[in-house]
Amino acid sequence: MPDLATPLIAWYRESARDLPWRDPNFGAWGILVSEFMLQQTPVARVIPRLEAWLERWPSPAALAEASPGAAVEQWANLGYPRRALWLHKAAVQITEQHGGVVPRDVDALLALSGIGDYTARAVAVFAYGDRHPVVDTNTRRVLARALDAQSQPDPPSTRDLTAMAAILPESEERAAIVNAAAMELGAVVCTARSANCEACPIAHICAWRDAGYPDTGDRRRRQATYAGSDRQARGAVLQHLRSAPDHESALEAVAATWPDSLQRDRAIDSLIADGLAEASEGMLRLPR
DNA sequence: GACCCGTGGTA
DNA sequence: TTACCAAGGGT
Repeated sequence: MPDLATPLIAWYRESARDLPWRDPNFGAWGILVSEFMLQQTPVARVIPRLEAWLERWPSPAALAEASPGAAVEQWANLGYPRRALWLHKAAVQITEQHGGVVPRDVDALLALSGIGDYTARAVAVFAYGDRHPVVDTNTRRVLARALDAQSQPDPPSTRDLTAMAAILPESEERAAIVNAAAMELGAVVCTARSANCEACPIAHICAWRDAGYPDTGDRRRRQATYAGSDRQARGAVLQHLRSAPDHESALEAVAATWPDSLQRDRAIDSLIADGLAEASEGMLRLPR
C-alpha cells in the first residue's frame, strides 16, 4: 500500500480552497447545515444560502421553533427540498434528544433524519476532529483510480469505508486532513470529466495513471431527463408556493404552474405525501 | 440493489 | 443543444 496520506496532507495545506465551513470557528451546527446543503448541490450555490440560513437560524433550537414550511421556503432553489424537511426534523431531534447540541457520536448522528454514512462521519470528523473514514463520491473516485486502476468507482458500498480507513494516519488531526484532502482532490483535480495529473500530488503512485488510463467502464445509471419530468412539475408547484403570500395559494392558481393536469395532480399528491405541502379548503400551502 | 428525489452550470 | 455533473439519503 503506497503512502497516500503524506502527499495528500502537504498538498491540502498548500492549495485547499478557503471555504466557509473550513473556518475552525464555524461550529458543529454550521457544519451540519453545510453538509445537508452539499448533498448533491455544488459548492458555489451552497455558500450564499448557507450564510442566509445560519443568520436566520443560528442554532438547532432556533430552527426547531420554526415551521417545516419555513425551512422549505428558506431552502429556496437548492434542489431536493426534502432535505430541508429532513434538516428541520434533525434540528427538532437535536433539540429534544441532545439538549440542543449537535451529537458527536457517529451512531447518534446516523439516527438523525437525513443523515447517512457520509454526513454522520463528516460531522464527527470536521466538526469534532474525531478519527473516522469519510467517503463521498469524490473520495470513491480518487481511491478507485489511485488504488484500483479504475476510471470510475464502483457503486457506493460499505467496503468504501474500509478502503478509506486503511489509508488514514493514526493522528486524529492528520486523519481529518486526509479525509478532506481526498474529497478536495476529487473535487478540483481528479474530477469525473478529467484527471489533471500535472496538478495531482499522488500522480506518482496512481495505479490508473500507471496502467495508461484504461477506460474500465462504469455502472452508473444514466440520469433521467429533467425537462418535462415529474420532478420538474413538483419543482414548479413548490416554487409557486415559496413565492406566494403566506406561502399558500388557491388550487386554481396552482394549476397555472404546470400545463399537464394529470402530471400536475400527481405532483401535488406526491408533495403532500412527502410532507412538502398541505391541502385544505381548496388551498395548497407549505406545511405549518 | 434499484429507484426516486431538484436545479443550474458547463463542455 | 443535449447530456453530464454536483460533499447523498430514504424507501
